[in-house]
Amino acid sequence: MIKIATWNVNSIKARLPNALAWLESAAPDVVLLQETKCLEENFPDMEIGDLGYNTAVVGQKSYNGVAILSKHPLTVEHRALPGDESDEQARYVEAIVECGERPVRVASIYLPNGNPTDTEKFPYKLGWMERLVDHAQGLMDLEECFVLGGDYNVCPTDADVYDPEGWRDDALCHPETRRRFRTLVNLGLTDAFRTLHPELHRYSFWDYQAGRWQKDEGLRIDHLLLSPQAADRLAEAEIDKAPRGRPKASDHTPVWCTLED
DNA sequence: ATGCCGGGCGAAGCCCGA
Repeated sequence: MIKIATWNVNSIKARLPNALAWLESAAPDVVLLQETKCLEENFPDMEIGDLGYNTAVVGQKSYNGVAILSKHPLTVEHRALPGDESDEQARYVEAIVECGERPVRVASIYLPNGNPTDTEKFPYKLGWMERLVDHAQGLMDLEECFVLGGDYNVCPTDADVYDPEGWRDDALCHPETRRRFRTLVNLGLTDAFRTLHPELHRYSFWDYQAGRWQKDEGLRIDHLLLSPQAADRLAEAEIDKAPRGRPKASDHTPVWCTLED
């Protein structure tokens, strides 16, 4: 069994005690991190390495930043999403994790937020999603076991939003955003959590403001998308709400799944 | 609701997130 998690930590430095505690208790084999918000040379490799994790880090100063942690050996395949050499934002890292005879390809994705929708941020998001579709199609052609996980900044349906009417025109729920997310999933990918949890209004993010956590008014925007070869092995998927309730919490909480051997 | 909260940067207050 291999346990794979995704978590937007909102700064790995600010979150380090919480993150280390969660790694110890949840003991995932592979962790896909987003919004690490630090340069590679400032990533806390030592502290995380002490818990038995190898790391692959793509960082930039102050913003964005993604990483892959793995208890198994990992080989980096991509340090940026292909398709636009001019895109310098640290939002994508992909690696192959060697789990014995069964390697798994994983990517940590921090998809652009896209707000406000009347600025260049929104077309950047949509273009990024189109590049992701193109890249994912190439991965599908390999017919491998892979998991594309991360903060997608997409609520796939109104069932993934506490207030669909209020969020109708937001970049996370916009019809053009959802259309591209459907195109991605329709390549043949499986949303691990939704597949095993038909219940509606389960969230992975709650804004720090306005008591959203206390009122359970959140969004489901962190996803684990599985290739057919991975989906065939899917055993469990959960949203672990505990880290969101702790002091000094990230505004996102981990989402994880397990794949059978 | 213009902000609310929280992090980065850098040493006050602005930018950014979702």
